[in-house]
Amino acid sequence: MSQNPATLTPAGLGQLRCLDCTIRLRAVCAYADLPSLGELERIKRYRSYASGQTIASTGEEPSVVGSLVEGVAHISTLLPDGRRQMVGLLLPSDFVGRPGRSRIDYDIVAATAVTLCTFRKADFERILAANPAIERRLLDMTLDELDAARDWMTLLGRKSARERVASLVLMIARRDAALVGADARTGQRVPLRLTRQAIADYLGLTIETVSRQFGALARDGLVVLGAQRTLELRDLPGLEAAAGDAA
Amino acid sequence: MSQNPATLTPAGLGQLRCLDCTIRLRAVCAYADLPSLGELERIKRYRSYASGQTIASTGEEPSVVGSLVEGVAHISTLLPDGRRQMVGLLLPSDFVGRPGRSRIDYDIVAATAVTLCTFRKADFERILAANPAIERRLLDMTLDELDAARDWMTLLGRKSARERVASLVLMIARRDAALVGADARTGQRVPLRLTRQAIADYLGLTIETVSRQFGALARDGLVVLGAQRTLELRDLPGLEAAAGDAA
DNA sequence: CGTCGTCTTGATCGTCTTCAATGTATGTGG
DNA sequence: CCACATACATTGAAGACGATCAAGACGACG
Repeated sequence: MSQNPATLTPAGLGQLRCLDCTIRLRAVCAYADLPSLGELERIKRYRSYASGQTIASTGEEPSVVGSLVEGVAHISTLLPDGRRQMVGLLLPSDFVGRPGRSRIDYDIVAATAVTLCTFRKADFERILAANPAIERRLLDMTLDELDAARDWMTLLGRKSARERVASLVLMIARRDAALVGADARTGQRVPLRLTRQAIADYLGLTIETVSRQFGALARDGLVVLGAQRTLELRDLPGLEAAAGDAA
Repeated sequence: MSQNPATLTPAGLGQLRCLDCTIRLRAVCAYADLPSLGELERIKRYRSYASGQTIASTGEEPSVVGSLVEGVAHISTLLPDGRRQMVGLLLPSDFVGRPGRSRIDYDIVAATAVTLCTFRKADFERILAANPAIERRLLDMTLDELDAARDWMTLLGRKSARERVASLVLMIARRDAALVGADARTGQRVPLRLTRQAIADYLGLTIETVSRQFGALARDGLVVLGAQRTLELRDLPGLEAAAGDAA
């Protein structure tokens, strides 16, 4: 995808069968039948990226596409004077790359160690054309991403700094809870997994403002800040009110 | 789509054949072959909306989807306290509605007189499943919308009021020029077609700030403001610099 | 000619940024 | 094991930018 070296067939995943894959039911291959899954299996190739490594960057014409299997990556755009805005968060099962378009106009950077399950773009497009079920899954995923992008636009265009930080905390808390089939709850411990700079770039704020708003939420008893970029929810209804989208 | 009354088969379009349709080559039906186009033709139904009329609103479960044939419509979200953010602009050939999902979480409002070419959602989904070419077109259109949404996130998260207004003027000027196969140019007359309130909701600003920024761009000789929400480009390179995405 | 909706202009205020310093965790080599 | 370096985070003070509040101007339309 980028010209940077990416480790191929990382330890532990080299032989992973698609049917055993942790993201099998949520990734772009979720609706694939056994024959097309077999075809994907034949041509897939795992690639690993270290935290901070660039997966793809603006202006490139990536020759591979794929699914994020492990880790977290950021999609961001950069204005010429250095201002950066994150425009997407890639989590396991998310699709990376864009079939039918060559050049990309944003940067994709690994935020943690990342493993991708990749395909050569041309191969994948051929399979896509022959398997409407896979194409349909990609359409559904893209529509979900569009909804998420629009929610984020409302946050960026209309919410105060406090509302933005509260919204982000809730989003991460809910996503983490959903992974174990639960709802967010008071007392929940939430690993943010993002640096202050990443949070600021995501929320359209500065790191100082983000830091102050975390302080304010803690002072108001809505959260307790912990070490290593974690926090604990102390007042879920209060946090929801602070996020600004409850009535 | 909404419960509001929409005029059916408006004058002039009642008998329009798909092959004569002005948006035939850009809409969701662009890749459709003749048999499936015939099927769409049989089940399509034109609906008209007056300027200001709601086409669909938050929480509804629209039973129809379709293509915008004529006019302009806004997609916006509303926070409980009344703050509004526009998250999309629908122009002729754009697709309205979302296959595979029932409830929608934003409002769609006609900004001018609007004509939609609609299909019952269930019918359209059946055709979609049987015609990968149509599904592929919808995927491409959705990917384009996602790119546009991400560009807009950068504007909302990181650009100053002046940059936002300059960016919007350029976007509209370029889109208008592209309709006649040209590039934007100094001297071009640009009809904005949006009220100050719509512009403010689109840019995440207030109407006063929008007004002041238009005044400032005019004072700096970048544009000349005209009547009826039009303006004229006076210094295209200057405007591009003011928009903030040039190097 | 008066009314309504839209737009502009002015004065003031609050929020967030900017600039600067300090604090805290983690790791490195002596 | 500790001084030191580095990256990340917090805190403070000042200022800028856009929001808010408040008039007034303009244009369309009865």
